[in-house]
Amino acid sequence: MDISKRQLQILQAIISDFINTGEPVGSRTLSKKYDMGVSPATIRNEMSDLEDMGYLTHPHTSAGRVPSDKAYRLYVDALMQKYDLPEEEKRIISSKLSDNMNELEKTIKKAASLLSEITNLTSFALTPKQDEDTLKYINILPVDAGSVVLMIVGGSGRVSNTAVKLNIPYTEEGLELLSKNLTYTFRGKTISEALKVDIIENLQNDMTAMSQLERNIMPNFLKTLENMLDVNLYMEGLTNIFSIPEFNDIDRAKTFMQMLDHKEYLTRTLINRDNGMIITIGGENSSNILPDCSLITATYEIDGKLVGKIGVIGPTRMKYAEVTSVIEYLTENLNNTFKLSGGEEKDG
Amino acid sequence: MDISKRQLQILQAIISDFINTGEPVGSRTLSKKYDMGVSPATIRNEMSDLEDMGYLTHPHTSAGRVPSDKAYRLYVDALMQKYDLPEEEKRIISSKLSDNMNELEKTIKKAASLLSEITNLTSFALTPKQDEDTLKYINILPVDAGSVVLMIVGGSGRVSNTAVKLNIPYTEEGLELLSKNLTYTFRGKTISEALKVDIIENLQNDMTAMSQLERNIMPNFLKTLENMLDVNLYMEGLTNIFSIPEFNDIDRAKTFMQMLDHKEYLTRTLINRDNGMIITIGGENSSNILPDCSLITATYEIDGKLVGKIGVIGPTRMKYAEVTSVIEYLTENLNNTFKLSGGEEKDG
DNA sequence: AGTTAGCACTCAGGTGTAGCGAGTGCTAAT
DNA sequence: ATTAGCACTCGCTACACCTGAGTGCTAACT
Repeated sequence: MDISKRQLQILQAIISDFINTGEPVGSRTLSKKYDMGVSPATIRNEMSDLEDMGYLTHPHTSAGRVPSDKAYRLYVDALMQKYDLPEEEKRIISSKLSDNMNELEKTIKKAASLLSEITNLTSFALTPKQDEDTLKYINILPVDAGSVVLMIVGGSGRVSNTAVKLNIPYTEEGLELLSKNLTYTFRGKTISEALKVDIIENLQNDMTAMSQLERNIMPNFLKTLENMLDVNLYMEGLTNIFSIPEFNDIDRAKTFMQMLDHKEYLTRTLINRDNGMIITIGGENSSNILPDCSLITATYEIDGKLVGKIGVIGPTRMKYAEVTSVIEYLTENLNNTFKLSGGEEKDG
Repeated sequence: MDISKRQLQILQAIISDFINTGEPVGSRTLSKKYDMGVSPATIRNEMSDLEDMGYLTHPHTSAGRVPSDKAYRLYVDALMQKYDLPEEEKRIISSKLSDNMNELEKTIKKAASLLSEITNLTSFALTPKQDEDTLKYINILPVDAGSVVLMIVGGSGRVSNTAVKLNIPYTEEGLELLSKNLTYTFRGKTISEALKVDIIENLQNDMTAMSQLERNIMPNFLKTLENMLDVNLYMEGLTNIFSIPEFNDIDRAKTFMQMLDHKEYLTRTLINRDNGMIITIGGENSSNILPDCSLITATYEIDGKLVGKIGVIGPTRMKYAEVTSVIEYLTENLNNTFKLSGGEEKDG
């Protein structure tokens, strides 16, 4: 029971009409609007077949047809035509992102905000997982009699720091020595490696072998390292959901918002997704994601190594072609931005 | 036309009943529930007077009475009884906050999240305005051939850093020298002072007087300083609004959310509010804040100097007594936490 | 055999009406 | 000054009805 060419054409029309209007599509509208050379009755027959095949559904007897998840999947995989980003949007993306090349987090945040502005959907961005980042410097600086600042600089230029309260006296030289020792020990190791080493060393060295200063600092060093592992989730355009008619219902809007409120859960979901452009539609998502929602994520790179995620979440009825194009262009730009900041450009 | 004692009593009853139920309060319910020794008819007469005085309103003829902004103001200023925080909540606040005394931003974020959990309202916290913070260290560390990290440590232990891409060769010694020079020049100055000095120096020194390295670093130094001035706004419990019946209406929820989406505007509003516990009710707020919403803010201190804001936003019908108590206890705890991290405890 | 016109049928959503109940305001009695 | 009684108001809910968009089926057409 293969899908015929005309059926494909009809399905295509239904999907794009529904994506645009959000109303179930009827046979008469279809034959009028899309001029497909056959009568509504014929279309009805074909639609009935498409429904049997699982591509369409019926909210109720006397309503038009609505595409199913399966239809969207087909659309995304085969039917969808590439959407050309308007030059205007391209310009905005490139210029706004290169504005402040230096601040990793700020750039990523801005990318998310651009994405939601352009697509009118809720967007998010995950800062890169840093466990493959290496350690470059460990630095301890005095602040006042009772406290110092401990900071760790990564090979990617990222910095993590903690203010530490010390109950013991210390000298500036002592701090400097400890800094140098730590740097010597950990330079070049990845964060995950450093975390392991640290624990082992702590077990081998008994307490007396460590200076009092070291004993006070080491737990904080661990903590700072762990902080460096943290990924951050930025979300933008939360209220965009309200402008989508299907969600103009207090309960659905509520559920949507509450889902987004569970940031930890969302973060985990995003981290676990494959790399590259991934589209999951409706029921394909884990059950905790709202039904009738699609999730599109893509990956960006920093120096071709550390990877973060960026994407959107919205109703299954979304402009897939447009959205994927925007995300693609955006991640390209992010990759370039972050490549430049690491050294010279490679290609002319 | 002064308010009588009995009228006050009735008003008090209406306000607290309405705060609890959210339903307009009728005369019969009132006389039954609050046992005030007079008949509904009498209460009706008094209510009518209270309405004339502007303390009550009528959604429509055959509905009970609802307190006006003026009534809430009176309630907050005079009628409200102090609410004693349950020991359980006190315990949670103290222990959760002291968990991680070191990370300023994290602590503040956690405070906001606690506040929204306890009050079931939307809460926010503003990190302190840092313009009175002084500079302690300026540090420039090499990352790789093309880039360095510039960081500034403040007297409060706060750190701001930027990754800088350099197109010129440099030596580790050169960076160290520049770091020491900058530290020498700026140590002890406040951020605002440093920003001024920097501009002046730049004008005096002509370009040739500065090393090439310096010329590349200085703009980023300025930028990093400016970053240090940034205040951050954290919000928690956004979806709490949905559990309030009055906002169980798509339009109101939408407006509320959209107001909170304008973070810059909200930040400005909060910064401009006076210090201490400030309650603004309904129309007392600037018109951009949703009508029928009250805003409660309080101030916390770091070492008695840098001040940040924390508070809640919710419907005019909120449990003022409870909420203010929670905020009070919370800010006390924040103050203590931040006092400790700066040195020894002062009182036994 | 595929396509189309025609027609009966379905059903969501809007409109109109009636009844209920909570609450008020007024008046007259206490 | 307070209270009981009563007529009146008005939002809310339920119910019936109507309309219009859309389907599915059948019979006629090409």
